[in-house]
Amino acid sequence: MAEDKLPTRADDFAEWYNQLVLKADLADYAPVRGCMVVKPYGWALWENITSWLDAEFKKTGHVNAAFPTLIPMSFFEKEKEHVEGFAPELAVVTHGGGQELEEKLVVRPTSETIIGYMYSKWIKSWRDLPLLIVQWGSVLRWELRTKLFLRTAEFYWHEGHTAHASAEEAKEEMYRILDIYEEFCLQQAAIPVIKGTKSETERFAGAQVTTSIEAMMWDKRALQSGTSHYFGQNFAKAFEIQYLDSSNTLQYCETTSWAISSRIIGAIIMVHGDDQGLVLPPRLAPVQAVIVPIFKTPEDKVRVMEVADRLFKELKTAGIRLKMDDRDNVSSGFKFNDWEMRGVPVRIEVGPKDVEKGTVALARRDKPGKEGKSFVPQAGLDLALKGLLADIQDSLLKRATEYRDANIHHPKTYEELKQVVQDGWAFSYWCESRECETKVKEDAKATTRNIPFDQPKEEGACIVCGKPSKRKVYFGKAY
RNA sequence: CGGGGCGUGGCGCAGUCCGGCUAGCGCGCUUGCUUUGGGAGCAAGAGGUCGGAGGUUCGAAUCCUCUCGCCCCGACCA
Repeated sequence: MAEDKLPTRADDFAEWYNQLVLKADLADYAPVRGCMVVKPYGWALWENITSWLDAEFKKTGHVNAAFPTLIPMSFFEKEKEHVEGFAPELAVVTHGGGQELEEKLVVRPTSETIIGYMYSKWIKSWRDLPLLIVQWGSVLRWELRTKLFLRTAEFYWHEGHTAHASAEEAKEEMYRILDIYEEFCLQQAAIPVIKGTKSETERFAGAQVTTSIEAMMWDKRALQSGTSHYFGQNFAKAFEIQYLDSSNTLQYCETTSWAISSRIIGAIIMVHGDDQGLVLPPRLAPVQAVIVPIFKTPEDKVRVMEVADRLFKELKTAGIRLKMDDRDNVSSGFKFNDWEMRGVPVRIEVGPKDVEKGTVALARRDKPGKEGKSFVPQAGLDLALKGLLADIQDSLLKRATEYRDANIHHPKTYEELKQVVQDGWAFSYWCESRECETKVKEDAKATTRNIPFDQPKEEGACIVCGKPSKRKVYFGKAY
């Protein structure tokens, strides 16, 4: 519940975020270090995210399944890069039933290994392919520094794991999923993203190609908001995922995996939130509109509630996710601030004046104060509200896109690059060498975000070393 | 793991340096009345083994020793 004011984003962005998550009632700190409790309001938001994605995955031929939380330690040792990448952050179960276990069990940090093991049992023939399975659940990584939603020890996600007969098909899958992620961000979350390929150093442990969608937060830092990997035959060889092709030759599968996690909630907060609190895109908001009845006298109350109740029923019937705030122990002003903190896109005020005139006052969350307030007739409110919600959804994306584009720089020199990444992203030619990437990281504390698919036609010179370079990359500070 | 901060009712803190009697304050919570178009007012209540263990002392939130945990800033990660 909103008690007092947030720090402003400009004053202390990190603290603004921490307090907002608690005050918007999204999540709370759990008794175990680094773990969070996702509260009902936060989970409702997550459910809106997952239900859209789930439907898209199903449309593209994927099916859901569940694999165990515990994975034999030895599985992790089968793929060299994978174990190196994850070893530092594994939680390991050593005892069960009061006895020390013969083989230690890892609490899954991701499920490539156990799913690889199962796939090798299930896949025998080219007729078994492609195998397209998604698991919804949580994973555990022993993180050193945690922050609610953005980086917690346990987090929620889906992980898609697919096996294919050919490299082309597997790569197509990787790109298909990235497109779904992009569509989700643009249409549902109203967050503009850049699709591209990760550099060798930023790649997922065990992947041949890692692609990502990158979003810019309000503080201009980048957040990797989704990833899709192509493994080639790495995991197929480690787990012997093999099939007989139509000419009776034994072949290794080509596999992929991909994920969007509950971290995306952090992105929504940091892209759209303002100094009053959370701002949710209407398509994902658990509550799209809240009715606040206003009255002074008992007689007013009867008249106002009659109208408010009627409108509530009409709007519910029209399919709007709606809340009636008829609490009588807090003032209207408190309610306004409270719902703003929670990011509800539209507030509908119904007072004695509205009852007289047959109107309501609509206040849109994305535009504060008078600018966002309008008075509309009660008749046809469902259509007016739907129109307003659609408009809010569009303006959020437009605003975020303009903000991002205004903060992408095109430095001419290395000196300029070091400067611009302190408060924005740089889009520059890069020779794709590890040396130049490391140099930027050391000099400017910025990393390569991704090499976007969308590239200029001409070639250029690496911003760091000056060598001829085919592709441009985004540099920025990242979460 | 390095640096910094902090553990006292649900939350935020004071008290700790310099030990003293029933451990305070604000917010929130409960009940009642008045309120409600931008964070309401009054009144009466409930709620704390002062993070934990050991020690010093007639007496410890306060002093000593050990310990546990959390938050923030750096190196790795979705």
